[in-house]
Amino acid sequence: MCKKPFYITTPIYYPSGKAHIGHCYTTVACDAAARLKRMQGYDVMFLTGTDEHGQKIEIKAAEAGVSPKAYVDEIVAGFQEIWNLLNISNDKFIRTTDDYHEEAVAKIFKALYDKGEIYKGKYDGWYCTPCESFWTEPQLKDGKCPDCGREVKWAEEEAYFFKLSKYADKLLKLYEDQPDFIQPESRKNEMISFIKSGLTDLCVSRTSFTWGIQVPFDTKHVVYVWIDALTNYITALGYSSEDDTQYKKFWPADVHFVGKEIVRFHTIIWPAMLMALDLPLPKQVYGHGWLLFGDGSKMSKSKGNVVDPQILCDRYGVDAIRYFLLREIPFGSDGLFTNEALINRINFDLANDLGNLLSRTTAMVGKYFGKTIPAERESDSLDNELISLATSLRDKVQTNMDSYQFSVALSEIWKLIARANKYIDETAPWVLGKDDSKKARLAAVLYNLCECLRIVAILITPFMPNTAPIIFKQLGCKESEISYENANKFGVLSTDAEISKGETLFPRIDIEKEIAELNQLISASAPKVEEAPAENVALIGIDDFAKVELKVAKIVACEPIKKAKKLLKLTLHDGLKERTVASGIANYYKPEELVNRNIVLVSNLKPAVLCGIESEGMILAADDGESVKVIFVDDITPGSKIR
RNA sequence: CGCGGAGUGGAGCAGUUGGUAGCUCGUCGGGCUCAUAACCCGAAGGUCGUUGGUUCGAGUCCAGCCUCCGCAACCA
Repeated sequence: MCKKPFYITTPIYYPSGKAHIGHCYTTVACDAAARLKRMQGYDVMFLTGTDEHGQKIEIKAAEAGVSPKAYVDEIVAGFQEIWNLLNISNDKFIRTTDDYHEEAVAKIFKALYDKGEIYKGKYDGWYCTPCESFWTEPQLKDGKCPDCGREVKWAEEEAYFFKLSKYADKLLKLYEDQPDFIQPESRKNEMISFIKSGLTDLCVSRTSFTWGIQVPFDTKHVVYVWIDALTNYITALGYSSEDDTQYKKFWPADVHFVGKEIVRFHTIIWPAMLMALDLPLPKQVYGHGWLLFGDGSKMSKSKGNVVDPQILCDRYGVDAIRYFLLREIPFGSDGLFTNEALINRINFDLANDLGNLLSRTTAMVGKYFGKTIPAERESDSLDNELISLATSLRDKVQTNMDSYQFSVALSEIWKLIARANKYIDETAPWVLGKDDSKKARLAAVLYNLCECLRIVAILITPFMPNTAPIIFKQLGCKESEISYENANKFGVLSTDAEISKGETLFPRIDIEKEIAELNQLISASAPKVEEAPAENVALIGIDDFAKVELKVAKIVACEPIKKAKKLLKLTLHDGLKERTVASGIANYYKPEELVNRNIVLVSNLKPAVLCGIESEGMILAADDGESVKVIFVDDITPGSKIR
């Protein structure tokens, strides 16, 4: 029998730092989807990998004093360890530094050039030499570099461009013809409006760094990220290589899972490139939401939460983390990650509902019947609701998984778990157990519970691949009884199944104690803000200090700057003349609080333009990261020197 | 008017094509004792940000306003 192919991908991650919980989120979601498809009998190709070229890595490697390849090798190894830990079942791992990929990219680049889809052009704009950056006219601030405020000059740099602009209409038509191409729906509208606001041709080569794949016919250029990274989805399958059987089998991809920040690349640039190559387009791009943290910040600097995947898995177990990621947040939207929510999910859903259901069921079998449930069973109308819920569950899960609604699929499963717990109350097996004439009824009740658990365990397998086998073992399931085909059938478990109460699936966590311990972990691992500067800051001589001219100045006027959230525009009198200074204290002071106060002014600072305001100097304030206090020196004449 | 998201019982969220406002946790009361002090039942608690409009009827459609949050632009 020829199995139907199913191809699913994560983005290839940029290894400029360790794998974080956000990477885990996408990857675990893909994994659950891939595992379910395998259970359903598909021939699955699940791809993940790393995008290893680019200037940022070149710089990071240089800072670390190693070659770029050595730098990424180490980080990529870390990624692979985490995937191992998380039980990720990817069929292939692609690195953009793999030789087959580099060869294919060079070929693709050349092919696009030969077809006239890529042309050599000039990348021009206003160039700031110190910043090594190009700026467009509107980006300039008063005709100067928006980064450093220095002069810019008109400069041109040779570069290759992909004719993206000509695909605008085709892309819009694609979205129309394939309404499911971009998911969720809201992101499609964003893309449509982005295209309608005008596409420009895409710069696909760079000469400003060398850590990349050389343009084969013009070796001072390297291929920029677009063609290098996006093509991984086909090069991983052997596209353009001698053996492209996998490409022929799996392409086009059924779905690309991506974070919402890169939906644009996958729904505009990637399909346009494929169109240019006359290749089939992926069937769907799913842009999932972000994990946000307690303070609403994205990723990285999480405050008050332990988010290191390694630590989380060590403390709570891999399956608990997988469950939480997929259960807590609807896949398309952003959601909050907090340790408290995680622990609550573990306690309520996993320990109390599922774990305890298994525990009480197997314990009762042992107590009333020993190892096996008698074959003689007496059914009751009470059973009907439970059984119909159990047998219809598989299709509900499948329906929701078809649209990648992991959290809904899981909550459907948990409805059966809750119903089973209620069923125990309704049937009160402990009462039946006291009456010998009710043995057959008791057998039916316990058997029905075991069947529910068997079905639940099958269906949670894609989400919690470690947990399901433990349940099967306690229920004494045979291999044939745990198949996906048997997940919508009741009465599958054989009468000779040996049932035994085993290890606790998910121990309850003492939340207060645990949060306290986590907080200790956080404060232990947090970099010491106070110490670091003292060690790192170089000593300076008095003459260095003398270069800074500090004066007392009086704030004569103060107003907010429109379009600037953090800035206040201050008009100062420094004893000689008035000057304007912009200061990033709008979140801490109201203008009226500042007028007529004396502050410390750095008066010989080079002027800069901020949000259209020319700022001539800066004022001193203390900043502990939480709040900011301006240094006031009220009882002294403006213009006084500070030293 | 830079782009985008969001404002629903104490907390976190669902609410598809407009028709009696739901879920999880928390709180209070009750039940049970097989089980991981778990499980089951019940109750309290919401003018669905605000104003106006469409409609027999709007959390759900339209317009304006307010607030919050990301991104972008600046914390000189």
